[in-house]
Amino acid sequence: MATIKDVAREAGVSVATVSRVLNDSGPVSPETRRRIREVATRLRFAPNSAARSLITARTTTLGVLLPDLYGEFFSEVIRGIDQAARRHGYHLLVSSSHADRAETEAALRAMRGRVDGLVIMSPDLDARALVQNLPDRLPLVLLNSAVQGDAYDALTIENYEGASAMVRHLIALGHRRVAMLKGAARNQDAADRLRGYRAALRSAGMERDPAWEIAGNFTEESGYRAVEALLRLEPRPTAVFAANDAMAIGAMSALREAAVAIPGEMAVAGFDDIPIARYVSPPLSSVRVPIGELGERATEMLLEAIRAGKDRTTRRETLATTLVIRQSCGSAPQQGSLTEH
Amino acid sequence: MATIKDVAREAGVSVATVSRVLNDSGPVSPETRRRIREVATRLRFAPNSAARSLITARTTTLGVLLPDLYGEFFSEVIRGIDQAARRHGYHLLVSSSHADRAETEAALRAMRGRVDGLVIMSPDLDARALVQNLPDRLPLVLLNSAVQGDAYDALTIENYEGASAMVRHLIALGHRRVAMLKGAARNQDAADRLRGYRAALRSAGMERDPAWEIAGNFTEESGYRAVEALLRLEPRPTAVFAANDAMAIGAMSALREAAVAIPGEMAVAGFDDIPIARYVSPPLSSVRVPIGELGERATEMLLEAIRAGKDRTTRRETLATTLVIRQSCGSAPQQGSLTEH
DNA sequence: TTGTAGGCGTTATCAG
DNA sequence: CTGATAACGCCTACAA
Repeated sequence: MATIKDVAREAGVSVATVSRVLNDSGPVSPETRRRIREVATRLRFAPNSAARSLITARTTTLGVLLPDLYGEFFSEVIRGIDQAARRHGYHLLVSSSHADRAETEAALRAMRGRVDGLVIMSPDLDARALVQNLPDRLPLVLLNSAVQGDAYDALTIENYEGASAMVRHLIALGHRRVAMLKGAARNQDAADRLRGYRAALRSAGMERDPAWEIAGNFTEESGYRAVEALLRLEPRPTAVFAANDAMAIGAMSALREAAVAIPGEMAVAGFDDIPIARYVSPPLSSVRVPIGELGERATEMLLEAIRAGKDRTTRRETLATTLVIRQSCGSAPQQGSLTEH
Repeated sequence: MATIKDVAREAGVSVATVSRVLNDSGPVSPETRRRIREVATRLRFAPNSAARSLITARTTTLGVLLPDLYGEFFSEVIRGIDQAARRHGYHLLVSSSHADRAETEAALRAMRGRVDGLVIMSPDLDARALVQNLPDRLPLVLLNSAVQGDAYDALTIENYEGASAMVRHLIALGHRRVAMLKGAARNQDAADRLRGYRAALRSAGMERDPAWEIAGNFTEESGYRAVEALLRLEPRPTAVFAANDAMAIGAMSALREAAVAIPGEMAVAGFDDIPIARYVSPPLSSVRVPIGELGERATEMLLEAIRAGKDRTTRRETLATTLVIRQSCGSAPQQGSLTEH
């Protein structure tokens, strides 16, 4: 690998001049500049990033810390982060599938000094504990995380609003007994969606029954298994809202096996609007989440924070969700933004 | 951030001794060792990775280059890579969603010097062109990539075998007209699965009709749209094999809308066996691919190559696929490994 | 406009 | 067993 010295020698100048050309810092005569550029490309020179970040104290790398995510959600969020980062010339140091807090903290420590900032998604625990393990004032953005106070930048989606809009829609269709398949325990998204469900029932003057809130953990299988409990309820609910699409699809599978007509005997709705939702049978009504945008926006926020440096007030943003109505809940197909509901 | 000097001063020793303790290199008296350890943790010392890799010429980071992948496949492969890398104390520099060759090459250049090795998945083009852009002898493993010769380590899956086994299964069920939804053009996986399809027809003494090979690009939507062409065929095929599950699910959706009974009037089979396959209606027969394992094994191969250094013969491995038979192709549910067919 | 030289935080090679 | 000290490759005052 050619170093800056090789380029300097070959071009007959000092390393300082080469550095100036490569970084556009300081004045260099056009002719010298041209010559250095020529030599640099000929030698396929690429600055050693370790040496550079040793002196600049910057890495042009962003850290991404993700929990054990599956499927579309994971891939879309990474895609969004990746695109925004690349747009700004940043690399991505990714550490994913952290099951518990110890793992997350270990990963966090391992990233010390290797990144200029962090996007952290930690839906399962209070983010404050996490952040203890970080160097002084590393910029970071919390994604869909349980966080109190406003000590950190945070980006979330309209979990509460989306869930309650969907449940209100079911109620408007005439359903009086609406069950819910809950997401993973101690998960912030799951908790917010549950709150939305409860609020919708309450505001419709309907009482809620704890038995209607069935445990789940965001997997297809948990949705499948939840149907057993659902069908045991007396009187049986006529609609079920799942905290995500994977569970909704699992539940639809079990309902079909139990010969329960969808939406005739049981309306079904999900959350996320993963790409496959429109292709299942019947097509699944869902709450659309702009997943890729979530990643992109988080990255933009992080880069702003990095640029701004220490003195900058923390930001808190929320991304809108959208109701997508298909056949699984019994209405005619239509789409509408949340604000219409 | 505390540096090694701070630790040395505080512990009353030289930086050399601190370094020895931290890296277990060279002898240090137990007492000194203890004291240094104590000071290091008290000061929350973490070695500066830039400085370290500047002198060691190692980064303990692996680069991962991925194309525009979606959904389960992407998340599972990353999960596998991540877990293997973490197990060995390596970080992951990820660059994904590269649409074309120019983007991939740019990403490749950007990683120069930042990684000790690369896992590259580049199903769309001959990997040789890619590798031109790399420093001399950077270790790398090609994942499911189009590669000729054996200049590089490569890991693939049994695309050909899996596809032909599934088509043979359909033929064994009595189907005489089996169509195929093809994957993206110029994609290596797609090409191999198509070869498998053709070989199965041939070995059954069945002629193949180019019209039965319908274009697709691995998305649900392309599967959905392909059904139009499928149903126009005269005589109509009684079975269709899709090059992946996403297309199979899209096709099933369109077939349902066209009131074509599955599997009665049209048997359907896919490839990948994504988690949702068993929950669609009817449950989808598919060729299971050990996606996570693919990532893990690739990473292990890469780490071996890194450890071995220059002089090491290239390896070429193939991961087995498995036939998973569910209701969508009309047989009673059962499972069997490829070798049984 | 250009060059010299110091230093970023480690590791590694010598002496002691 | 321990301590100086020279790299590693680059950036950046400061001089010229």
